[in-house]
Amino acid sequence: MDTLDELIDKLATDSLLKALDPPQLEQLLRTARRKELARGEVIISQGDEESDFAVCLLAGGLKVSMNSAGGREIILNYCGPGEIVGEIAMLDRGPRTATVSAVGPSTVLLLPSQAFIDAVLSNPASVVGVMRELARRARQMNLIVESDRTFSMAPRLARAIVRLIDPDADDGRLRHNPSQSDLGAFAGLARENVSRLLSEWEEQSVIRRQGRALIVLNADYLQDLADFGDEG
Amino acid sequence: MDTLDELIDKLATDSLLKALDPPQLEQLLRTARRKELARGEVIISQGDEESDFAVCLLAGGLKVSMNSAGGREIILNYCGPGEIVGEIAMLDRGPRTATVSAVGPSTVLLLPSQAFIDAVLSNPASVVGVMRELARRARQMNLIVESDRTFSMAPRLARAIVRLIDPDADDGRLRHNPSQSDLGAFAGLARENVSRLLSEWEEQSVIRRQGRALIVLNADYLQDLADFGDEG
DNA sequence: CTTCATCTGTGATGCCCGTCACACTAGATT
DNA sequence: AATCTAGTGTGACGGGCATCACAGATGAAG
Repeated sequence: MDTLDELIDKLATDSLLKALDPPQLEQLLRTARRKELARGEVIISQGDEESDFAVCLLAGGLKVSMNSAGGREIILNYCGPGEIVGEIAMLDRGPRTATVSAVGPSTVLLLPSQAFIDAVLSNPASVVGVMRELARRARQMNLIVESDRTFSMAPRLARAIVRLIDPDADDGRLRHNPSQSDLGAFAGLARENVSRLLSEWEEQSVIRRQGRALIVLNADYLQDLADFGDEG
Repeated sequence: MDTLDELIDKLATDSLLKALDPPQLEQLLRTARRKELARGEVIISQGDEESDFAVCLLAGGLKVSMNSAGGREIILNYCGPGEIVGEIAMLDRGPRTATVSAVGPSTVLLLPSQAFIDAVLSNPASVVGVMRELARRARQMNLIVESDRTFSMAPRLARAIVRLIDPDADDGRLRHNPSQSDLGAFAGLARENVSRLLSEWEEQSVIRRQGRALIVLNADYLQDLADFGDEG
């Protein structure tokens, strides 16, 4: 088992926990139960009423999705190590709004609601950081709604891909190796059209394929598409 | 000028401020500048970088909207007295994500960022309530994304209308007297189709028209549509 | 009352994109 | 290697919904 110091190092800099001081953080993490997840394993189920914990990802990857009417999957977000998910229901005690599952073998910490609240309360200065992080998420959701409403397929897929570019890799590799179906569920379009768009972009050398994986060659092009649509 | 007590009474029970104790609240409101808005007047502009305040509505109504590429308006929310808007940018100091304007003559308080943070810090117990409220908003945005992605026109419009039913009125009157264009921008569909759907619903006595205003006769029907789509 | 801007009703047109169908590919498993 | 399952490529089709066009209605302002 890792030491707590190692765990703390892993926390992403923009995590909901970044605002906590090391002593508070250590206290919080000590109360957390650690869990290993297999690929595809579900840690939070949409609709679940017992929502008294959040999940902190230590290693691997998580997928946040809703299975909506008609059986269609909507992927809201992908998470990497250090990120927190499940805090909406943990904070407002409502039913879980989404399902969280592992995209590969993963290690998570289960943070009990009360422990999280205690940690924040014991260090009031951290409140600002927590609120800031919650605000950042709201901002991102606003962008998604705008994107859904006004943009056609290409810009929406572009935005999804840009969000998935691995910041730790020098080449334009994507995180979490999404399939075309995943990209479709993430961007809100049919898998077949993902296929067609990717072929088109490969022609134009915007992307490249390495086996099944995508490499983004021209991130600026995709970013432009994501920001301004096909017109601009 | 009203007394502070009167102002405090006006705060909605689920406001971002509900968690503050009266002394803190009074302190906060005392630092706030009061402002009168004419119909259509803009109090927050999308893209604005000076985002160091939130807005608390005392009287009237506010519209939160984004003007997206292509000149299309997207209405994200309508607010009534006691509600707070503009807290995303206030908290994370990023540019304003949306424009806020008055749907009629309104009175607002401008809450300086620092004063809000001070108020929260001076009463740590309020933190839980503030976080809960932020979480509630995130939850609502999730629903909107789901709705946009999976539902056809009718359920989306139904959801928009249900959100606008005036809780203070016994009949099914709507708040803010939205035009068909407004309803379209709120639900994410073309104005012409709003017109067609409303006519259809009037036939079925789901709604009634009073001059230009809408009266909801069968809220359950609309709620069902909003929850389960046309299929269910 | 008249005028003018804004809102509303309704048909015609077209196209974006989801769905269906089916062949093909590539890792996984034995 | 043989098989199997999940993923991919591509055409054809059709429907839902945006857009265009214009007429009628309504109400605010003079």
